Amino acid sequence: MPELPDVEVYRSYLAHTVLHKKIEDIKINVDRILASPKERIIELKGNSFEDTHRHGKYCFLKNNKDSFLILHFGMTGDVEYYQKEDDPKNSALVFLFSEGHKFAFISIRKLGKVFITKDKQEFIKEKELGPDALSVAKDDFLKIIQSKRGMIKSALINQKFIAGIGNIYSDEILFQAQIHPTTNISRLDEKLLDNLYKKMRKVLIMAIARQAEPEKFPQSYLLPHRSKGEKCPRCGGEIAQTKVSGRTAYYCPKCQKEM
DNA sequence: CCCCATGTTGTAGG
DNA sequence: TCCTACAACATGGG
Repeated sequence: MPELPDVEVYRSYLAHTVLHKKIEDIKINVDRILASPKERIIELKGNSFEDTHRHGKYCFLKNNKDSFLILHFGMTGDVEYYQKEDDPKNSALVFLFSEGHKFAFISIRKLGKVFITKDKQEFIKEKELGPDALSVAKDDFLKIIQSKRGMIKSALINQKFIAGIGNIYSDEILFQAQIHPTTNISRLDEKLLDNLYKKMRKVLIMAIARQAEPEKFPQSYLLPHRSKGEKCPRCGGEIAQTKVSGRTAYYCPKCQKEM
């Protein structure tokens, strides 16, 4: 479930588990997840991870040679730190530490990617990522959105504008801001965008606090009800769906009026 | 069997 | 140039 909140939960988990341990061996089970040459990964043997970062949906593991292993989860993914002999199902990449401790990068659909880079900023530039959704200042957020055209949901999930928001969380943010997903940006005045920024932060921060598990979210949020036939937790009306940028958008037609 | 799914990338068209 | 739609990638669930 890898949008910004999910990746932040993974990052925090890794920060508490894999740091400052010598990498004794590396198992590459699924070659297609490698976005950098295999040798670059193998070179990590003997090194240790020393720090973690996140930008949008990308998780960075800095090592003692000042380069970064970058994890991107695609549509499905997980990380697991464990000691048992058997690796978790769908382990694409496994790092082995001393005393049988291991760290697996899991990718069911194999759409995850692993990169190595010397320069984090250079990587962000190459990927053309916008500022991180939880780090961007309000003024910058407004400037970025106001310089775009088209539907607000499309802009929110475009990683080149703001990094970290995907299809699921854009629905929640727009529900909280009471903005219809297909609203044209030109129809949103400063007050609405200001509120959108606040709701974006509110949603992402709440989600991280609850381990990005929608079952743990307050019932007043959309995500626990984000499926066909469900009722809007605010007005009791039926949740509707439509297509935006090829993705399914869920919304409440009564609370999120078209503008 | 069918359709759908949290992401990214490339292509085609307006 | 910028935006939209769509297919492809691979796998699992309903």
